[in-house]
Amino acid sequence: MTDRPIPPRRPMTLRDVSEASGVSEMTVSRVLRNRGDVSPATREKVLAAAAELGYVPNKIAGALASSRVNLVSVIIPSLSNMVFPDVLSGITEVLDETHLQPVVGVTNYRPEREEKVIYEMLSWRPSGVIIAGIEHNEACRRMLRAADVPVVEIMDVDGEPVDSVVGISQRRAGRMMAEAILKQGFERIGFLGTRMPLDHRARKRFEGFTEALARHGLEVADQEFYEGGSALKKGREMTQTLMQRTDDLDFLYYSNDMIGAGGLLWCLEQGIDIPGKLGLAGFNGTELLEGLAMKLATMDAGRRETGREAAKIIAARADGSLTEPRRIEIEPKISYGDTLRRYKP
Amino acid sequence: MTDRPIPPRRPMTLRDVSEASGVSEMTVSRVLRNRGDVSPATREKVLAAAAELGYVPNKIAGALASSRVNLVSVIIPSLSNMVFPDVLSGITEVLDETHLQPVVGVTNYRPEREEKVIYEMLSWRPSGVIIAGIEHNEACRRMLRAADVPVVEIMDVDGEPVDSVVGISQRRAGRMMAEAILKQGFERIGFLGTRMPLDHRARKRFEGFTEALARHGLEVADQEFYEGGSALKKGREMTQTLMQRTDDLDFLYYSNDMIGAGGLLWCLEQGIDIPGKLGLAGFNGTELLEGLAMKLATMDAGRRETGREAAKIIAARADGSLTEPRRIEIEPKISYGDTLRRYKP
DNA sequence: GTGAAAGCGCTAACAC
DNA sequence: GTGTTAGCGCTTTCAC
Repeated sequence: MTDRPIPPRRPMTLRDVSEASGVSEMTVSRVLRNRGDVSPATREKVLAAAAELGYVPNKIAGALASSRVNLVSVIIPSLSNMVFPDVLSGITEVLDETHLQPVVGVTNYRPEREEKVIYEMLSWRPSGVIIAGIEHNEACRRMLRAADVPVVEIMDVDGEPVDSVVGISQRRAGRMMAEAILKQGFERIGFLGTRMPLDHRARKRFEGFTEALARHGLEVADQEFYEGGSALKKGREMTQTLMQRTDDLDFLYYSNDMIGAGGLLWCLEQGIDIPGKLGLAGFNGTELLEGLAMKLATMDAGRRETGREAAKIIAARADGSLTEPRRIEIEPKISYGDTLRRYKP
Repeated sequence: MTDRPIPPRRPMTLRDVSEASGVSEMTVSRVLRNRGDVSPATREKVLAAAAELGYVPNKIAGALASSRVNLVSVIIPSLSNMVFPDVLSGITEVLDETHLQPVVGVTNYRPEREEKVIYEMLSWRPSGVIIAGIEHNEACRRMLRAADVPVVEIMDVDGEPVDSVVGISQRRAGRMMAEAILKQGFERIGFLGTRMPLDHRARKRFEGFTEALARHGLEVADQEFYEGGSALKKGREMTQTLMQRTDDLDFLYYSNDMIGAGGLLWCLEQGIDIPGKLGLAGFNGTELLEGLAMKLATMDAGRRETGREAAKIIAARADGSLTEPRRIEIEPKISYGDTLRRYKP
């Protein structure tokens, strides 16, 4: 055998499929994209050659040539929060029916990181942006506007959106829960939440909550904040702290279900009469709550629905069937569970 | 005022920045990428113009021209599993120190979906692929090999990797837990897990577990599987079912911490003596367990470390400092908690 | 139904 | 330090 020089390994291109099948590049491209009329015979030849080579088209080149990119940027603060995966499922469900696909970026609740993520995302010229929250710094807002892509801000409608917005009113959610608690006759109310100056949604909920209390001449009797660590454990610890410090509390409102569940577990272990002596409520409508001995009251923020509606807007903007910004306010739903209703309905 | 025709809104390009700053496109490109020497004066001019316009470079064009893409594809079965976000944090931690950035794809444990996700990902010509599991169909393996990118399969080392691999041996993890349980004198062992023929990791763990029992002349005394729904609730229900069906069980091994936690809650409510009369163990080393009244025994699969090591391999391959495939086996660590140790150490 | 030519917005390579 | 030229791998457009 003669030593034939091995050609340098070069990335595979349309041209390779073209040569392998004896069909022009243009027609190969048509087959691979299901565009235009191609005779069944050529079609087969092309597909066989492509499969044989294991060819995967280069979307970078395709996107540049067509200036069409099938990506939708989804920008969220965290993945470990339970909340955001649900929104993502909603988004995916809808986009799966289209040619669009989500790309996720995580900001860890840090504005400077959000700025960077938006910049990186936009540099890929996505077909749309879905971003959590309605509070963004000026640089972020300017980039989003200049990009000339459909933008949907989600999970909070209290403020001025860049473009479209889908979600609950966090302030209203806080108010609603306060009203429900007061209606059950509770009045010595403690609040437990995250120490997260940057979680605007939790903050607004708290504001709505205190505002509604104030309207009835009440205020939060005691409060406790945490950061980091196992939320379940923190809920447990904070509850103990609060109940020992202020022993006449008759209700505990938690800013999320996980700390609420921790608190509930602790209360049950202490043999506290719930909801007779002490009522409890969380926030989110987490699936986790199903598995506790007693069902914690909570409020479903319609996460999946939010994701679905946001994705629908992007899809409609992308195919041209929608041109105007939309505003969709989702209705939060209180779930009374076993820990909020003092009087039987 | 005269009616001046409004020019059609055209996507912004380097050229716009070039014109606005009076500097050549090439030099603008240099400034924006921090490449080569540019005088401070021109630099300033360019940056000012770019900021003013809100210009975001087009990475599609950049990637095509340079054949460099700073994306790393991360392909995982699910986001709602608690497990994968941890791996992702590990990956992000390491990639944040580089110019690389992760892009996540989710397969929902479905092979046909995995095939599609891989295809889509590869079509963007990423700098590397990190993919959960070592079982992939032939089409997937062929694509991954043909792509000529570094590939790291994670979370399971039992099998033939395409390229590099990082993770625990799931079989060994199952065996280790079996040994630990037997050493404590438990012998009537029940198993509770997901009915997921496609979760190869859970399956292998179970295989390793039964294999170790068999070596001691034992087998699983009873078992129960679930799918879908709230894992905490399912754990609770399955435990009840199992304990009622086979009332002499002295140990329950759960395939994940969430169902384990559900089971533990139920047992505690029933007043069962743990671990005197019944031992329990889960799997994953979930943070959640910190918040329970009793700490469930579990096994930490080193998720964050797995993510970190995988990302390090990709980064090293990308910058050329590594050329060979690597195999990194992570050591799983048993956490005895309060539910596995019958005899005080 | 198929092919040839031009060009998407950037960067590599080289000139000055 | 800065500019010019060619081309990355596709798709658009138009010709046949």
